[in-house]
Amino acid sequence: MVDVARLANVAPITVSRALSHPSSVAPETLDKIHRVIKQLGYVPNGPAGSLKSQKTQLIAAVIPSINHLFLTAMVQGVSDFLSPLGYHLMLGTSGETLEGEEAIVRAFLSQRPRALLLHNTVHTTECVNLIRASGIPVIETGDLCEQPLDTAVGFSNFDAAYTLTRHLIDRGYENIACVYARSPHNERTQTRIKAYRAAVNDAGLRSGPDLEIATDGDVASGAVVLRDLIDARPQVDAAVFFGGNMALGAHLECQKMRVPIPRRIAIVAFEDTEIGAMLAPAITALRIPRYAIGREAARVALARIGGGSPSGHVDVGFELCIRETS
Amino acid sequence: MVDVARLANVAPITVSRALSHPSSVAPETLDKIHRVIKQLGYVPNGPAGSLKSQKTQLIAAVIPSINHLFLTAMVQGVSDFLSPLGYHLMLGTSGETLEGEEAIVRAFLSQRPRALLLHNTVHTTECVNLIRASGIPVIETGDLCEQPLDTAVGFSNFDAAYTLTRHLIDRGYENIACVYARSPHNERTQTRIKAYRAAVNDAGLRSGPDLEIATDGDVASGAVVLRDLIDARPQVDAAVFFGGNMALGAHLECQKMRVPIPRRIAIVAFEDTEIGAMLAPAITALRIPRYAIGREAARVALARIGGGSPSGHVDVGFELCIRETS
DNA sequence: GCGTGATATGGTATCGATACCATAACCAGC
DNA sequence: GCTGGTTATGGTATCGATACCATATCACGC
Repeated sequence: MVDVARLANVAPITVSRALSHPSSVAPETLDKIHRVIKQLGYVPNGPAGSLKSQKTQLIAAVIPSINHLFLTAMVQGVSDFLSPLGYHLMLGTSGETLEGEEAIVRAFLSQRPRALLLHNTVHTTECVNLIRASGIPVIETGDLCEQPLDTAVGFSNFDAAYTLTRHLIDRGYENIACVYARSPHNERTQTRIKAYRAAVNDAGLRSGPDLEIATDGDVASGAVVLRDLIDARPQVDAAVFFGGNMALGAHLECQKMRVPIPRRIAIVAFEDTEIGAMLAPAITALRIPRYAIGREAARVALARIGGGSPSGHVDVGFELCIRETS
Repeated sequence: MVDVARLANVAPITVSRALSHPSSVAPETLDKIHRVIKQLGYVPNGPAGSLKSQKTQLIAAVIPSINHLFLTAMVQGVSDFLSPLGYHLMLGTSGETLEGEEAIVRAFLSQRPRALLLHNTVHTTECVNLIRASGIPVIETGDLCEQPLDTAVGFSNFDAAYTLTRHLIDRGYENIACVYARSPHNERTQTRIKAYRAAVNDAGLRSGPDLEIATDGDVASGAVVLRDLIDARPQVDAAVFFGGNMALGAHLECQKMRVPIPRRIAIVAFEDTEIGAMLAPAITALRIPRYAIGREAARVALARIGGGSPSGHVDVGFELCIRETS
C-alpha cells in the first residue's frame, strides 16, 4: 500500500480511504489511485486491515453436512446475498454432533467472523459461552425454537410436521406411521416426531413405537422401510417421511411391488423434491423456502452487524403441496 | 494474549508458542497456560497472527454453484480433509461466468488464503495474472486440462464422455443424440460434446446439430427433451445426457408415455444418481468419485503449501456402470 | 570444575492497514 | 475581510500476534 501511495503522490491513509470509503476522497485522486493500483497489481492485505479495524469480512456458517439439498440451497441463498456486499462465507460442518459444532465454532471464532450462522438450535454450554463471549450476532436456522440465542430464521418444524400429519388424518387415514433418519443429536427430527405424535393423538388415533421407524436417510432405506411396512404392518395405511429421499425410495418400491398409492398406502414427504413432484402419482410434500432461509439469515445477520437489534424470529413459513399420493 | 501471559507468569511469546508450537514449551508451562486460557475464555486473534506470520488458515474454493450434487460432494471432501488439520474453507460461487470467477478470486485473494481451488479450467487473463502474482498454489478440479495453472485434480471429461458414447455405439445404437445443459461459459460441457462427436464420427455414424440438444439442466427439461425426441426425431434410438437430472426426467417421461427403454430409445447419463440406479429399468451412468476429487484436491493443496512441487495431474478416474437403459 | 550443547523462555521490532486527531484549502455569508 | 463550516488529506500511534535473536538454565562428559 505504501508503494501505491508513493506512486500516486498521496499518503497511505488516502489509499486506504480510496478503497474503504471512496466517497471521502476526491474523484480525481480516486482515479489516480485506482490507476496505480491496477498498474502495480496491488491486492489489499485483509488480515492487516482486520487487525486494526477489528472487523473482518467473514461470515461463518456451520451446517451439519454440505451434502444435502436442503442445506446447499440455503447456503446458496447466504452466499448470493453476501458476495455482492463484500462479505465472504466461511463454511464448516459439524457432522451433526454437538462436539463437532463446538470445535468448528471455536476454530471459526478465532478468525473473528462478523456473524455466525448455525443450522442447529441445541448447543453445548461451552459453545454457548464461546458465542456469547465473542459478542457477534448468531443466526440459528434449524428451527424456530423457543429461546434463540439471538435470532432464529426458518420455519416451525413442529407446525410443519403437524400440518403434514394432520393432512393425512383429514383424508381419513387411521394408521399413520412416521419414518425418520436416525441421527441421535438432531433436535429437528425429534421435534418433528413429537409433532407427528401430537397430531395423531389429538385426533384420537393410535401412536406407538411400532409406528415410528428409524432408518438411514437415503433412497434405498426408504424402499426397505416401505417393503417392511407392507409386509409386517399391514394395518398401516399412510406414512409420513421426514426426508425427501426416503419418500422417493418408498414410492419406487411401491411401483416395483405394484402396491397402489394412495389406495393401499399413502405417502407424504417433509421435503419436496423435483423428482417427487414428477413421479406418477406425484408425492404430496411440504415445500420449504430453503433458499429464502439462507437469504433471510444473511440479511438478518448483516442487519445485526449494522446495529439492528435481534429480531427474535423470522418465519419464512412452509407450504403443503397436496398431490396424488395422499 | 498478554492477559493470559500475565496470569500464567510467562511472556506473551510463550503463550503464542503454547498454541502454535506446543512441543517447544515445557509440559507444565503448557498446562498452566491452557488452564489460564480456559479460565479467561481466551480466543486467539487470527487476523493478528496472520498479519505477522503472513500465513492464514484459509483455503479458498470457487465453484460454479453450491446447489449441485456433484459440487457439494466434492466440497464435502475438501472440508472433511481440511478441518481436522486446522484449515478453514472459504467458499464462493462464480455463477458459471468468467467475470464472476475473477471477481470472487480477487476478493478472496485479499484474504490471503494459503491455496485456491477452482472448479474450472478457463479463466480470464486478468484472473490468471492475479493468481500468478499471489504466488499461492491453485488446484483446478473441473477437468484434467492440458495446461493446468499448477495442478489439476479430477477426471478427463473427454475420455468420460467418449466412453459413455462409445458404450452406446458398441451396443449397436446408430442415431445417438446428446443432451446438455445450456451454459455458454462451461468449458466442461463443450469438451463433453466434442468427445461425443468424436466417438460418433470415429464409428462412422452421423453427427450434426440436430442431434445436439441444449436445454436447462433440471428434471423437467429432460422430460421435455425426451418427448421432443420421440415426437420429432423418431430415428434417434439413443441419447446421452450430460447431467443426471435430465436423464431422470427423460426416464420418467418414457414411463409416462409408455415408451420402452431401451427398446425404443436408450438412455445413459453422465452423472450417476441414487434414484437413477433404483429406477426400473436402472439408468446406465458414469460414476465419478466426486468426494475423492475434493479430498484429493485438498490433499494436493496442503502438500503444495508444505513445499511439495506441482503434481501436474491427479486422475481419480471414472467408472461406467452399465445397467438396464442401454 | 568447566565447557558444550540442548532446552526453555524472554525482549524487541515488526507485519500492513486503519483510527484518531490535526491541518490545510476552500467557500458562503454577513 | 473575517468567521465558521465543510471537504480533502496527512502524521502518528496502534491493533495482537509472531519472527528473530538473545539469554538463562540444566545435564552431561572429561
